[in-house]
Amino acid sequence: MRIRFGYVAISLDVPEGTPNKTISVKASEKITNKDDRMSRLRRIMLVNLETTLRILRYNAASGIHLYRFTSKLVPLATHPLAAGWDYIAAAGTKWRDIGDYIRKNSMRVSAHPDHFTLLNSPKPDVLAASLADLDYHVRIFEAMGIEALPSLVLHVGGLYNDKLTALARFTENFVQLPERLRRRIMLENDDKIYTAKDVLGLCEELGCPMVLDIHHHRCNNAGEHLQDLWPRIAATWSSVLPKIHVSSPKNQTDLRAHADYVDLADVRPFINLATKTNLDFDIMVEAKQKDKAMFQLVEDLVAEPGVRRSGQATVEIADLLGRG
DNA sequence: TCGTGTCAAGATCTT
DNA sequence: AAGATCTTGACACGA
Repeated sequence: MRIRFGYVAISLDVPEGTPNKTISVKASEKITNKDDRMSRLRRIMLVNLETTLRILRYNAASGIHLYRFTSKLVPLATHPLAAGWDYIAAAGTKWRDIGDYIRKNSMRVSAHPDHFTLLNSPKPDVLAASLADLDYHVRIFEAMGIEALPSLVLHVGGLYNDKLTALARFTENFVQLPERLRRRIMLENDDKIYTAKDVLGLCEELGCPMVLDIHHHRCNNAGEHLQDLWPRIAATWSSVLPKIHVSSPKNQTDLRAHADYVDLADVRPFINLATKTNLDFDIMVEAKQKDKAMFQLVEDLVAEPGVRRSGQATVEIADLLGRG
């Protein structure tokens, strides 16, 4: 069984490896001349795209096949201040260059619209803003020429006092999404409201892939066991390999926050149970120490019996019969 | 230059 | 009804 590893947005091993450069609304409002303001936004975007390309080159050189883009590539992308700005055209061939590089190196990329993107909000303006944010993400994926596979991770959203109603509203809004948005979406269990079981039921109903977050599952579950859920979760992935998120609690009192590194003990039980199904999958490491944490986890894993390295960020796990 | 409060966006709990 | 908190990393500003 093969497992590939990836990390989120920022590389700590790449000099100036943060693609999150931005500008505050207040600061941009101080630039009164509109051309100047847009040119400032454009310069920031170009730096972010350049940084992203440098990160991808580092990923390729380091055998990393999995990477999550920052959602902040385009500063103020969906803010009224930038309304009408064609940030795709404003970057010339940069989007396409990034996409070409990704294709050439067979990378799997994703993004995670942040927690303001809520498809189950009862407020029309919040829903509209969420659609605009999804549209932004899809536009940049399209501009890169990345195949329309599930690649945008979303949570189900708020509780709004009643889980069943909130889930029904999610479904209602989801099925009305334009196809080009809907087919890019995958759903993740969260650490407070929607458990892995909740999200699995939703994903099965909607034909949507489910990203299992094993840390969130530990924070938020109703006693379900992952060995029972995993085969069904894996079955929600038809076109691509299943993907899971891993992280460790920051400390004993702050269990939901992410730690600098990932403790192998938090991941090993899941890998053991996944070995029974013997299906390959990808692991996105969510840790403060980013790519350093990802490599550390790989190191810790390959030190275990029955695990061998098959790339700098890929491992091969022997199945129960000792093969592999 | 450095440290720290602030920051586009929502939801939820507390008062 | 209003305010605090959640959460994150970078900005922005003042010392």
